[in-house]
Amino acid sequence: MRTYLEALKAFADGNRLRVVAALLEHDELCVCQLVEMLDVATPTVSRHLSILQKARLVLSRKEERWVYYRLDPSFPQPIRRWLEQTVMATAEIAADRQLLADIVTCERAELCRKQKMRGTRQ
Amino acid sequence: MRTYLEALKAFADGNRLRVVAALLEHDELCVCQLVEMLDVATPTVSRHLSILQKARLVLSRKEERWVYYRLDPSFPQPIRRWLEQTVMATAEIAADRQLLADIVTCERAELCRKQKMRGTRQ
DNA sequence: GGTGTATTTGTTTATTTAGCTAAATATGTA
DNA sequence: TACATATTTAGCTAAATAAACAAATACACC
Repeated sequence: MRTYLEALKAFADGNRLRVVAALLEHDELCVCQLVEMLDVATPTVSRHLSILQKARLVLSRKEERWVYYRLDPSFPQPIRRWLEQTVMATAEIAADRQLLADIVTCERAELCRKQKMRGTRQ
Repeated sequence: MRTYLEALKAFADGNRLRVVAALLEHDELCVCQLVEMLDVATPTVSRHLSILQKARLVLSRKEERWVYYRLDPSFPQPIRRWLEQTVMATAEIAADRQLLADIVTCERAELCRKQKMRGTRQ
């Protein structure tokens, strides 16, 4: 049961749910893109991602300086269906969808630079 | 999103998951039967049930001195399917299944009396 | 209406968790 | 090799949550 409970706990957070929702519509996203979408500190996002990864819901891949996350192939199909029928249709996820549409057009390097600025209080 | 997140949070606890699993196999169970199964204090079980009810996963019905809980008809079907494929097949739930087989043969009044005794340290 | 019983609702305490900043670990470039 | 960049890990604080006990409510039965 531990495994399944771990997955349910991983889902039981608004920001992690937003990450999963984003990855349902984008094959892969790097940490800085998710930081931009969630608008919380990079270490916080990294921690959320590691929780999702430990629960085998996402997996990561390194390329150059970036780490890209995607849904794990073992992502539970019934839950995916439920998310598509429910969470994906909410206003919050619609807003993220808009944000991501812009974010994915930016250069990653550009995003990271902006985030660094934000860290030093603009 | 709040509604769906509330449901996911309701699932993200071992004891609540055991209650849901029990109700997948028993049309309805009263609080004292669930107390017996979980082996935690009555108020704790009552609180877990109210969390599940607020999340619209279970509903309750009063009859005589007892309150019976059952799955809410709006219980999400995909999640039900996932539970059946995963959680229901675990050792912990198998153990609960055994316990419940005995528990449901007891008179409710008998169960409650035993639990009261336990409260006063036997 | 009073008594006893089953459940719920305060209240407190201990544990868990999300968030931050700062430091550490790769990774790429000069 | 040294420096810069992206992400992760460590350490801390504040908020959320599970658990217990005690008190209150809801419901029979007399």
